[in-house]
Amino acid sequence: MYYYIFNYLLTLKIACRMNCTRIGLRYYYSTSPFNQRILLLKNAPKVDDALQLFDEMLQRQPPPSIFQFTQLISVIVKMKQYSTALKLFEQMRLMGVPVSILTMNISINCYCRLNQVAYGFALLATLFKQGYSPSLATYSTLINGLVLADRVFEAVELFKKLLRDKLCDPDQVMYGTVINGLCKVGHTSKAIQLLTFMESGSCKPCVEQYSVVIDSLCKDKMVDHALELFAKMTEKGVLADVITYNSLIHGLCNFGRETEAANMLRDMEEVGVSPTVATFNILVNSFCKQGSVKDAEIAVQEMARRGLCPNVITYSALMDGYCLRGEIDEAEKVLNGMMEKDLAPNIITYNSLINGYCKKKQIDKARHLFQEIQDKGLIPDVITYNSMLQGLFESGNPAAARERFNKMQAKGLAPNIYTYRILLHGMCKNSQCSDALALFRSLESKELMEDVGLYNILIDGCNKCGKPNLAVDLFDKLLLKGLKPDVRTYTVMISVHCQQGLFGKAKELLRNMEEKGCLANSVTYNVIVKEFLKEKAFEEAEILLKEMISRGFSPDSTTFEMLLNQIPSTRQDSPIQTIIQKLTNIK
DNA sequence: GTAGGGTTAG
Repeated sequence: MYYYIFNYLLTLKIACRMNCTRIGLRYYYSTSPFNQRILLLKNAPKVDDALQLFDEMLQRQPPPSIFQFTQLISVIVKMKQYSTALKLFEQMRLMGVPVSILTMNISINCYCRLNQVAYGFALLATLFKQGYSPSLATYSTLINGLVLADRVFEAVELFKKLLRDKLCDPDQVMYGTVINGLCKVGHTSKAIQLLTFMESGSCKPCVEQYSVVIDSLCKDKMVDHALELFAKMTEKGVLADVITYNSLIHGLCNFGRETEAANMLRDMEEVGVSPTVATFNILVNSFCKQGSVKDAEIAVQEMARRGLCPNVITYSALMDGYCLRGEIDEAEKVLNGMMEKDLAPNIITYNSLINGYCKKKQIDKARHLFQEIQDKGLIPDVITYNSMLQGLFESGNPAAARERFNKMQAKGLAPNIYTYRILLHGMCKNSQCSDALALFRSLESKELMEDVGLYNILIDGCNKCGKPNLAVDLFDKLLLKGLKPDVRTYTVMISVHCQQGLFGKAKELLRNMEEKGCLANSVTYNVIVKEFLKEKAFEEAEILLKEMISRGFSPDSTTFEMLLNQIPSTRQDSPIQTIIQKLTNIK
């Protein structure tokens, strides 16, 4: 203890004598007893340990340098404990540890991450009052805060103002922040303009800025443009890093271009960029989504072979893959496997399983798990509730579903569009279409009221509940609102007309929809053919059947059965018999 | 060698 104090005083003395605080600080820093522990925390962050260390540092006399406090709090920020970090700054302030522009910037960042960008700007004002001048990082942090709060327009305005008033000279980070904001709201072309602007100026874009745009292009389904930009940056001598490659691999996988994704993986390794756990997770997830969990398992083995540890994302993707195939036992095995490895499943992990149980109508297991995860301290989110609602409806318990929906709202969880789709669909299916309509009318959110999917559910529901007039009303309302009916809407309406015996209207709608650029699909044809068969309007059915087959659609199993059973044997020579013959041979 | 921006799961 005395040794350290003595050492500290000595270094200060040396520093003063040399009139160079930097050397003093550096010496103190390297011999500090806290230094080692901060370093340890940086490598293996633990909140409790960090807080303990902070207390010790705060009590130490003389207090450690602001440098070390900042380092420690940065560790806490990296752990996303923003509120904690802010509290620690407050404690430091109360103890009289001086603040700096650095601590201010970190505080502003914490407020921004907590979605309290207004407090960030308040701190900026304080900063001015105390005579500090904001740094480039201060402004970048605030711009990013606006982006995080989905206020990209204001972020861009702030950026423009900084340029216009020459308040700062933007660096790569600031450009990157703005480019990221533009991409986030889908203005990728504006982001590309800014990137081009950078290329022509003195602050050249680096891999970070290119990666943001490449990722955004991939998400905009413009993978080829992304590949072009990737080629361009390489030409300019900017080397792609693992994030660039991950974005491209993700983009290729999303559009079924797995072979190219595999080539990309090979390429990156050839140029010395090592794939990470994230790279493999992208592949694992892609395989799982397509239903080939076997390939996903091979990818997991491959990552393990390279010494990369599968994480909670890897296992959750695998579980989801198995659940999608209905292989819940396998999903349970994966869950047990990850827990044996001391990996904590999160709400997304459990959502896969709950959804799996619900889809398999094992509602009791789903209910049990729903309770169990809450006992473990996990909080069900809107997706958990959506799965439960669907499961409850499908297991024939609409009352329990309604109750669960009420509970969800009481907990302050906002239902999303899927919640309402599930709810209205479930209610209609249980002959509660009046209730469903009442609920729909009570919706206040404009966004929800303009969801064609909800209209489809209600129109279909009213029709099946024997209220075709209400279905027609809804369709008119939808058109009146200027919403665009999709193929499902038209298909349901065709079915509505047929059931009312208005076959002329049904056929007219079939032509109408195509004129409006909405192509009929296999379901549309099956619906209308079945209705004609029900009415024994064989000639009409025949014409449509030929039309659908010529367009590459085929009758579904019920249509096929109706054809077999209903076509009178007297019409052996009819084209429809030939079709049946052909189809029977295929089957 | 302390602060600000980019990739992965339902």
